[in-house]
Amino acid sequence: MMKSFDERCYELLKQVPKGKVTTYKAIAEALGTKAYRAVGNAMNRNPNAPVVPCHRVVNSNGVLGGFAFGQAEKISRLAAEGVKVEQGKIKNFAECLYEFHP
DNA sequence: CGGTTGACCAAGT
DNA sequence: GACTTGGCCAACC
Repeated sequence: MMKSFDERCYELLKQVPKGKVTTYKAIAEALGTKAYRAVGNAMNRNPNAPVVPCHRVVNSNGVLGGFAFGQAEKISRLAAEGVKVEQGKIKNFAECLYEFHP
């Protein structure tokens, strides 16, 4: 049973531990594709909010990017998990960045 | 089935 | 440092 591309993004995202973040690029690459945009698109169209920690996904440059509930909400949620955000960017980005295991 | 869209990325100006 | 261009890919209309 092949899950939809979106479903796979959610599954990967659920692997991200609390207090860590990942990037759209990392997810796409982990799936073996370059659909950076499709990943973000999946979240925007159907933010499986309570099941998937959509707020732990940021742009590859450390900027939060967008969020269906609003950027402020994203910042608040990250702060609640221990991730510091400054000027719309992740503080200690490399430290908080989660790498997917093979 | 073709064209548009988008929570992106990298490089150039 | 800010803006523009081209490229990439899946979902939607």
